[in-house]
Amino acid sequence: MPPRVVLHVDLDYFYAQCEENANPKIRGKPVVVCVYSGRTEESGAVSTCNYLARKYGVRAGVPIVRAKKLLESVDAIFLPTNRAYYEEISDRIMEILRTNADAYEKLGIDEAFLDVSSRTGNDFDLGRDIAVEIKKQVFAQEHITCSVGIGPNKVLAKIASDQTKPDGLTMVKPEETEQFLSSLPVSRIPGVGKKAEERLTQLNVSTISDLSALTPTLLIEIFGKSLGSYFYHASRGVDNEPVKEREQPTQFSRIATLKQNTREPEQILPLLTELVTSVAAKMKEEGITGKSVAIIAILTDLSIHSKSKMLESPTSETRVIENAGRQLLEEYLQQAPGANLRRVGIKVSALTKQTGQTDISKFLSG
DNA sequence: CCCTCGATCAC
DNA sequence: CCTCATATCGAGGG
Repeated sequence: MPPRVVLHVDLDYFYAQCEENANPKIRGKPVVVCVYSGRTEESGAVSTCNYLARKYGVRAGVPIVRAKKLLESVDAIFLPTNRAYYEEISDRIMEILRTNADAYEKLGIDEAFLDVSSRTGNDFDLGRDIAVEIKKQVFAQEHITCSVGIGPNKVLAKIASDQTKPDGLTMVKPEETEQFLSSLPVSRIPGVGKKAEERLTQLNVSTISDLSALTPTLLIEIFGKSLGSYFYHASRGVDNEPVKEREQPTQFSRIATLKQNTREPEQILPLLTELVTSVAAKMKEEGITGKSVAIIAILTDLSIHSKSKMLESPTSETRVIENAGRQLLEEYLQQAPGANLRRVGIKVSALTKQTGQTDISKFLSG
């Protein structure tokens, strides 16, 4: 079998680029899109920023207060996220991507994998033509630039798209794999985050070439069966995961910050109800019900705890989820006497798509 | 094989 | 000073 031709398309600094298009006057200035937590005027963190802001050290996740300090000497623009707006734009772009692929897999609001093996006859140069065409179409229609990686599989395509950006195009042909990967830091492998990188550093492993020298046995000992074997293969540029469209989400969750730290249900429940209402509305919109309900508690020390339970039957009813949430919260507060909550969240999982057909369980039990 | 929970990643 | 949403894994207990 000839190698596949896989594209990874990454929309550049997506939220901030959407904002630049919505208001061209802010172009040429640092643009920082923020999630305001509502605790104080400026509490919260950076979601995305443009490359000009990055020059000053601003990054996703940086506290807004710190970003303002980094940018105090310049005329910078700070904006709240407008997620529904970005989703509209993303949906239209994803439609362009889908029509340019044999198989399509959306990874998030701003990235997707495309398999173009069939329509290129496994010719990488034709794959590059498609990438150029996609960039052209996306920019012509939405004025959004993107960075595209082309490789024989998903891992290589994704590492490639990260290589040159913004507005980049990087192709790694199968025979170029080893040369391309060898000197890159291990952190460039998707799935290697802060923790994995730390553990690898302890083993004197810093480049992907270093990583490829480790035995699968050792990797599995350290990282477990799944991740260990994935690292073993990824370090060699091997990845057989198909490009496969994600059907439905497997969970719906919402989380928010309390006005003040507390363990008083009277202070927590109103917010929890808001979150439940929002999650239930989204589930009804999508015609999906869920059987597992969880509350998430983030304490003053930022540690994360959760408590979940299965319902009698799947639901998208606000009151049912709310009742379960309230009960879980009370149980949690009892079992964690010292817990002081900073943030609270709700999650519904074990989802079922409502088909409109008679539920088989009713049929069986009736 | 199912449930619960924490950890990790990455946005 | 520290947002938000989702997927996946592994351990531990049934």
